[in-house]
Amino acid sequence: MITIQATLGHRPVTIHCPQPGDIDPFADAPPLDALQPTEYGLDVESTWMGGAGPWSPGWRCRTVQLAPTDDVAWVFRMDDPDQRDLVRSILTAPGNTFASHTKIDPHAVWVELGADIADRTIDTHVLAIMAAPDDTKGQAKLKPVAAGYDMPELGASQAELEEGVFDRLYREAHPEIGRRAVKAAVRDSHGFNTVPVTDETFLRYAGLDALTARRLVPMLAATSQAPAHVLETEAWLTGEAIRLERRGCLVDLERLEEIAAGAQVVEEAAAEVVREHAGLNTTQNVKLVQWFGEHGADWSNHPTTDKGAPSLAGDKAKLLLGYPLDDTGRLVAEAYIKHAAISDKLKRTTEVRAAMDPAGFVHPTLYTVGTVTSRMAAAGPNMQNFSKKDPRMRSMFVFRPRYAGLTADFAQIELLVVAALAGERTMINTILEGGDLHQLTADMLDITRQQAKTVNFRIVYGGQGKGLADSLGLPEAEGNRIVREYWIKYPAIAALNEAMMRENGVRLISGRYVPTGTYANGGAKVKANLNYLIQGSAREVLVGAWRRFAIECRRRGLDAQVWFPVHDELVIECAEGIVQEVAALISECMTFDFYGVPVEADADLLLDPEGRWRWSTGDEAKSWAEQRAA
DNA sequence: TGCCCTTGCGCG
DNA sequence: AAAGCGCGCAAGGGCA
Repeated sequence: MITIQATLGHRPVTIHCPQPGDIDPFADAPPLDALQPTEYGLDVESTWMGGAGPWSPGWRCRTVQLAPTDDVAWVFRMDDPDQRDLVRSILTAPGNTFASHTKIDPHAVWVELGADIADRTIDTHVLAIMAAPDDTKGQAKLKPVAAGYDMPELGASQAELEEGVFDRLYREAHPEIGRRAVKAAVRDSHGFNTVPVTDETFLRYAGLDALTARRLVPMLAATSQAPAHVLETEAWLTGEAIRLERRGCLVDLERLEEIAAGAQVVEEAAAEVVREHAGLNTTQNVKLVQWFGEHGADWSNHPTTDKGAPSLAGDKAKLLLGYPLDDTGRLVAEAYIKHAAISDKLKRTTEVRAAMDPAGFVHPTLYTVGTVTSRMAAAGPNMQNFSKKDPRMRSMFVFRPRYAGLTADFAQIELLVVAALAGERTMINTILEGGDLHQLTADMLDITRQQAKTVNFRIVYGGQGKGLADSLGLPEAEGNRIVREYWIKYPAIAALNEAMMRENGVRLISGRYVPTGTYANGGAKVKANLNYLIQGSAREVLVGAWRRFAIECRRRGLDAQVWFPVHDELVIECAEGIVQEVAALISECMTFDFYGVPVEADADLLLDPEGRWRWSTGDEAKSWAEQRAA
């Protein structure tokens, strides 16, 4: 047994590190009683993870750390069968809960030990965001949070491990690098793969991590002003996210390679032309725009990027051909257009291939509180920003054998949310009569329906009027009139906006308070309150529907679960035989009264014309259904 | 060479 | 098509 004395939060702690032979499976009293319900801090150390995380080939979990109290941690070696058995019995005992700062830990113990703790995991990362909602960018990471709660030793021990031990290990293994700098990722991957599991710096860091997670739970819960039911809902959502990530998304590798190969051929030809004639890579966007400008491109009426530069993304590259380009310019433009059409395919297929596990699944992360507004975010790959323009992109994912897929999305959820929360009678009456909100705005402001759509979206997303005239191609005075008129015709929304602008944050429908940022609007700093309220509340509406669906599936014993959420849409995977029942159920769960406004959603079966269940958009699913009927 | 920031682009 | 808000990812480019 290696025993390490350390401090955390300036208090002494003890870290027990049993060695093979130290844990006696026949002992009367094991060092930890699995059946005594305990709130553990949990952390694992593993070999460096490839693109598929714990599902990467060759990945190994080296240690599992458990902190049963605020002052004692155990670091268990997974190369010792007796320690594995003890840890497994603790993890699987129903009364135990586990606080950890990343969903990698529950995944790791699932892959390594087959222990399912999804429903008993307390995610301190989520708690940290609840405690400091405006700090989603970086500050919610474990080390800064620990430092903020007076536990600086964790960050210090990590630095000692990586910059000391790992650096030395790398230099010993690669004497040829001399005194050259070592890239942090290379150094750390080598370190985590090779550090002896008896190294005291490693063991101290490992133990402190589990202790920190355990101590943070009451601290963060106390700091958080979130109502208890919000914390309860988020804890449930954490469990759902763990199961969702664990199941993963199955890739149709044949389809992926087909898309990638086609794109590769186009890219190589295009890149050669661009390099030969412009001396640039196809990825050098900024410089290419400048180059096209020097070869006759006329940007005066060209769509722009967020920063105001001419944009050449996707179809917008085609506009180049309408400009008085010289011969070289035209040649490069034609090549660049081909590149623009396939660059996304190349990027995404490469990303998916790298994230795939040996069984063909990717395991994207779902950040359940991923943004300041609490909207969810995703990564590895980001399933929430797959192209819709080419339906083949989404359809590189298929549902598991004997499973069906379907997708259900809310119709116009943001507009409904703002109408309901403001209590805007004309809008609500129009909705109740089955009318069209864009046409209503058009009639009230004496503009076209297309223009009204633009105006409605500007309000929903917090637009202030600047640029409206430009975007509609109208004189500035007319743009100003429309904006003024909008607030007069929709007095309830105007009143809500006014009231909110006086606050420094917004209270979402759950009661959760979100501090508000500001954004620049021509020089002026404008609060994004209304946008935050709508975006955050729409997220809560989706989570509510998700939860009703999960509860009802459990009650009826249906093998169905959310495959991935996409902001206003739930993609569902279910056993093939029950797809009709599940389609009816998800529609039912997403159809309800929201403060006097009817919210609804339709479900579309994701069955392609060949009879294969694969991901796509609702529109594509509808076209598939027609093709199958024909 | 490695690190950090900015830019551009996909989605809702 | 984008305006406007919210993200993740890849690449470029400046700086040490």
